[in-house]
Amino acid sequence: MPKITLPDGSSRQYDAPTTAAQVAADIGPGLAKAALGAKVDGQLCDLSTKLDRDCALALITPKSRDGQVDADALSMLRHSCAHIMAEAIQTLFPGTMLVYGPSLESGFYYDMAFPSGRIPSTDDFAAIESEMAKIIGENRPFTRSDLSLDDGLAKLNKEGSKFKIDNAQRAKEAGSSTLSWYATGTSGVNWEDLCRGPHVPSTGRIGAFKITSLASSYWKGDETLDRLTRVYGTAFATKPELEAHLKQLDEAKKRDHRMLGKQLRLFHIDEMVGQGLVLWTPRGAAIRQELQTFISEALRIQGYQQVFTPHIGKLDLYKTSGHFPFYRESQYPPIIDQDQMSKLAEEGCTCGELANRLDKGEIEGYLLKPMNCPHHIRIYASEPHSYRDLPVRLCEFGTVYRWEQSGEIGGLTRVRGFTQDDAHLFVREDQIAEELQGCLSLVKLIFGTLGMNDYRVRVGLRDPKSDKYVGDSANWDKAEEACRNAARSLGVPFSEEAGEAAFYGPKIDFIVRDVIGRSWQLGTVQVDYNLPIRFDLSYIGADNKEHRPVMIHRAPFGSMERFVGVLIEHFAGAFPLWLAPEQVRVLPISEKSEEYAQEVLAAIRKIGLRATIDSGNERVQARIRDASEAKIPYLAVVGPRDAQQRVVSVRAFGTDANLGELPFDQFIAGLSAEYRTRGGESLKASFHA
RNA sequence: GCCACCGUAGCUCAGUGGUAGAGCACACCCUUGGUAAGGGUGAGGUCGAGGGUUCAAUCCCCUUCGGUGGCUCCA
Repeated sequence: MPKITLPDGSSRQYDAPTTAAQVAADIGPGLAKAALGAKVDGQLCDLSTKLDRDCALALITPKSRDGQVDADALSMLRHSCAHIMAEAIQTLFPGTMLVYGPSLESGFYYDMAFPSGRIPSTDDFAAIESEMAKIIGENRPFTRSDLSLDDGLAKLNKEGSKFKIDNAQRAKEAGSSTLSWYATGTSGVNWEDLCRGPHVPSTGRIGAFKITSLASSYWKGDETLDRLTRVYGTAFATKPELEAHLKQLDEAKKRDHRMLGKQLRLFHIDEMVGQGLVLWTPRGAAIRQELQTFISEALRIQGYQQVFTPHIGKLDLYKTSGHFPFYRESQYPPIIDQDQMSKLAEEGCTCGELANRLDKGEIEGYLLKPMNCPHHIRIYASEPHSYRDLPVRLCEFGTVYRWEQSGEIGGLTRVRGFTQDDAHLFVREDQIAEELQGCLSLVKLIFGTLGMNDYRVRVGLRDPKSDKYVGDSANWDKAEEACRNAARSLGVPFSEEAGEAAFYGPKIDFIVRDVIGRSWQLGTVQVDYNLPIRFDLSYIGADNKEHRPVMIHRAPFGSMERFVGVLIEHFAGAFPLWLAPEQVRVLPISEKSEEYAQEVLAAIRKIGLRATIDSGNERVQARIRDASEAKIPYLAVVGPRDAQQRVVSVRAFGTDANLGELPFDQFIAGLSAEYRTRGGESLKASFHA
């Protein structure tokens, strides 16, 4: 006699076992029609799920009562759509083996293997979509059937798909006592797929869908296993929602830093120079320079000392640090001097031998530096230190080079040469907590000043199952605890993730998303007991004995390249005054005002702003439009009237009309204040007074 | 590195087995115009590179370089 409790607290008593669908129908025909699934005691399941005992039931509809899209409904819809796509592809591509087809935050995919070698291409999307439309048009029910583990496995073994057998094995290991199949239609008649569900009631419930892209993947994400084809798609309850989604993607594309970087001439990546090697053009360089100045001011306040170090170092240095052995696959190969090179050539040394002898240290070589820490460590080690001197905080905008995989490189976010706003703090153990606070405050300062609130914090810990970490576990425990405590003090939610530590220590990472939804690590703070040991660093303590310092590695921006890339997207290319590559543009109405315009320009430049004049042979309207497309914060329009009254007409980016006129001196003072305070004060405020 | 797709003027993109077009940008001329495109004229491309098929290749095939979306990796 199940008693069904609904989300509003009311309950319904049934004399016999019933289903979620039946309850929905009893509540009302509207709900019955809208319901896609159900949550029974918090567990998402089919509408057809049998309810034979007391439970809490929530019916899942595409939109909740407040009109919000229901994430569970969308997820069910998409997973069901993945099945429909799989059926369509198996129909069109006989022999296709299915692997795994989950829903995603913005769609779904299905991993498949094509033993025949005939793999669908983007040209096949239309055919697949029309096959899917057919299945949806037939509005066939999703029908679940359960088999015992043994029977189920026997069925799968007969079918012979190692992928599905593996899925079943994993279900078994996860404690499942049965295996379930979902048919689109009638079990045993229509197409079916091993799946734990749940699904929407019928294929017709997919309101709108689209196959979006094709990619390859590895079985279980392991590159040594089968290579699979992954077909991506998305689905919504209604067409307008799909269209809105596609439009949103389109809008996001316009913020893409690669697009804006080209349009606004912020940087250039040249195939003649090399993949992933960024050329900072004047406009982008201005942004980067402003960021560096900004953080440098904060660093001086915190007692950092600036250093400069070369771009290469001896191989031995990086063997000692561990970088060369740990990351040899992702480094530019060592540089060997001419004499050694010719000697090796005479000996007939092969590439294989060369690599071997480099490893063994028989050949001297230099490495393009993959990290700044070894150089900073050698600066620390170059003189004795007293406990009174600590912490020693050495900072440098240090450029490093890494041989990233070619397929991973793109824009500014993943490159082969980049500059870290790096620093290494050599501290006593009792100073760790306080110094970590200082590091985190820098990251907060940056995010706060730039208005970037959409980030997450990850504490990267070692993976207990891996042996890639150096040092003893007691120190690791201390370092991890220090990171955890520091992260807690941030007052922001954070996740602890095993396996995300660096090989020498745990870290706190700040992660943001780009317009396409990809996550990127920006700022990072790392606690390291191990490099000081590897380099035998010391300081003299109050007891007149040698002690081991602890290192903190930190880069609040992370990589200047990546940070600027993300920043371009954050501001959609419309930078605030202090960061804008071109801060003010002066527009003389005509040649008659040229002289006054030049005077205005000179005054703006004199207070240190980046300004230009556009005396082009165009009407003001056209020049305003050009400036607007270049996203220049302020325009100073000057004509004979302004010259006579010694005022400027001000126009700001993002406002439709001109703000009005300001006396020359007030304009200059307002600009200067907004610039110096990095937006704390605004020239625009002058117009509200 | 792997899979798929893409590469035509500075940029965005049409196009075709018979060696190419548009818009914007650029140059020059006219226009001296008060807040998101004034008008005209012109210049600009060995169709990413190399090889092959063909009487003929920008177009078809192979290789290579570069880009995009994923996968894997990321100190």
